[in-house]
Amino acid sequence: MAVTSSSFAFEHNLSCLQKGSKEVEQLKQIHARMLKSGLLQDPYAITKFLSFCLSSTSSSYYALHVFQGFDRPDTFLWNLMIRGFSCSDQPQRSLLLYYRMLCSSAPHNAYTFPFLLKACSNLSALEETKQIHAHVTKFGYGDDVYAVNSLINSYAVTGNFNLAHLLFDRIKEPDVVSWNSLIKGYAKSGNMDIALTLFRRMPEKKNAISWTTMISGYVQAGMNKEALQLFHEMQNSDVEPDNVSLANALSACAQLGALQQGKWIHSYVNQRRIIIDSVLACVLIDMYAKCGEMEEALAVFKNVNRKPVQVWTALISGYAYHGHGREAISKFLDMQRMGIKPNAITFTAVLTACSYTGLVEEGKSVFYTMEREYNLKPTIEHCGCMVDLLGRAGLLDEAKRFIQKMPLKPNAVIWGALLKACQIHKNIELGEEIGEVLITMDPYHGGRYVHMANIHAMGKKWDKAAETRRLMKEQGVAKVPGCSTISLEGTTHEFLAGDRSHAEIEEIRNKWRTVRRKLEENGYVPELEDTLLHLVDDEEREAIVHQHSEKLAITYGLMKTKPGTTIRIMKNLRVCKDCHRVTKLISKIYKRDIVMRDRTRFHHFRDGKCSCGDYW
DNA sequence: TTAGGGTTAG
Repeated sequence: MAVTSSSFAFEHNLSCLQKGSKEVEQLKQIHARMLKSGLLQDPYAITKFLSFCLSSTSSSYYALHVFQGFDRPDTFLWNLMIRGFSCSDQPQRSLLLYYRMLCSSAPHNAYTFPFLLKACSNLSALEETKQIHAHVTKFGYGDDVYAVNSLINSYAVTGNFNLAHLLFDRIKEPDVVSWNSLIKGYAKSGNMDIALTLFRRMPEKKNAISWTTMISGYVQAGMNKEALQLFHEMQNSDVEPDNVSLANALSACAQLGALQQGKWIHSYVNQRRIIIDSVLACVLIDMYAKCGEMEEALAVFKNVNRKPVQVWTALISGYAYHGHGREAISKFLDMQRMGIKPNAITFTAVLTACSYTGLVEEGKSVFYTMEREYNLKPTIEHCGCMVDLLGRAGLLDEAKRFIQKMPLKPNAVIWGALLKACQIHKNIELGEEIGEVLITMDPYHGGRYVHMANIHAMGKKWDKAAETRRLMKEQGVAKVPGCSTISLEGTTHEFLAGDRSHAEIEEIRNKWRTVRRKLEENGYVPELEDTLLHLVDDEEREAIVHQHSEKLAITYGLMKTKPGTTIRIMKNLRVCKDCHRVTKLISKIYKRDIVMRDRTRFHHFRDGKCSCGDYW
């Protein structure tokens, strides 16, 4: 086969090809040229071409189309296709290809099963795994370490631990992959205790994947402190963290708002000259954004070479929860100009940005482009954003009409968004109506009762408010206690509402009295309307208003940092209205920037104003 | 050939 010159030209064409909207068009042209020049007979060129197509979602169907054109594909090509789809968004294609392969003249080989089982584990498909298990035995691969480990993995990730252990126990000497597969199963299902026990027990030397499996398990279980602890332990071991380990550790930092540790990891990446691939870029951007550093997030974004849709989305999301609606929209337009197709998550991010900033018309137009220009069907999440957008802006009737007209059945999140809007805009009648619906839908969600009781209280219906509170107690649902944290010199100080456990609580309470006096001199009167304060006596009321966790944390920040230093607070719930007002005043009186990360977004306080424009 | 990774609403 004379392939030399045309083969090189072909490889050059592939390497120049830009991923994005025009990709399939360009691949078609290359394919046509291959056909003409006879390259389609060259196994090397075919492999290159198909692998390239399979590496991206938008062109994988084109690979299938080309593959179907072959008269008698050999085992290698079948395997290539099965592997290509196993990690795509359509792993069931791998199984379909396998069944077709069985009917063809090409025999499978030792490589076929691991690829196929990868597809099964991505599909979480138990029945298919069992079927393939039968084939593995039947065709004599029952002792092949790759096939067995892949089976352990598939059983473990589908939660069939008995079957996984059965295979695991039969292996004379399980290798590190066998252990990692088993541990991954427990980690994925949230059984971190069992995963840790196995992890500690494994006699095999742990590798980076073993560590990362545990760290990512903790992150996915929301146990971010444990994740970082294990990451530190990993650094003291003799295994170097790689880009995947670091990406997971960064996710933990993002969730915890642990800026110092996140920065440290970033400098580690730079020092070790670890390549910032698109995944690492995503988590770095997310970490900086969630730690309040949008400039840093933007710097990472600018420095990364390849920017797939996820990287743009990470940045746009960052702008969203910082309330930078215009910037979010501008990046959204930029990415489209670059030929990058937004995905469902991008749209959620842009709509959130519009909703947090009150960009009603822009949000509506983005919502309608979704289906019209990108053929993406709005999901319940997108509808939730729309209800939020309209509701926050006070367009309650329009929000209600939107819910009635939307093609999906409204869930608790949708009604919750409207309820919140009723509370903001003091629409008691509609609020009560929706509150009833929500409590029936979601009887064990504490927040529903709290909203409902607050709406009753707003209408001065004290009996009803008390009744809702009683109902909540009766159902045994507890309100999540408010908790704020402040990080000072690497130590995180945690405050709960009314908490007296802090070592310096007396000093903090004294300082708060001074702060409060200054606030009152500046016209501050506690705002009570959105809490149930009318139901309690004076002393309790005092305790509730003046011991909110964010007030304690800010007071501590004022005590412990030099004048002029920015105070950074994190809160697990939404910041309360009274605390928001107090924080604005403190930023002015004490000339401090205060950055507060609440459950859903950031508030940057400066000189008596908040970046959210009181729109939250 | 087998094991670990990404952005979202409330």
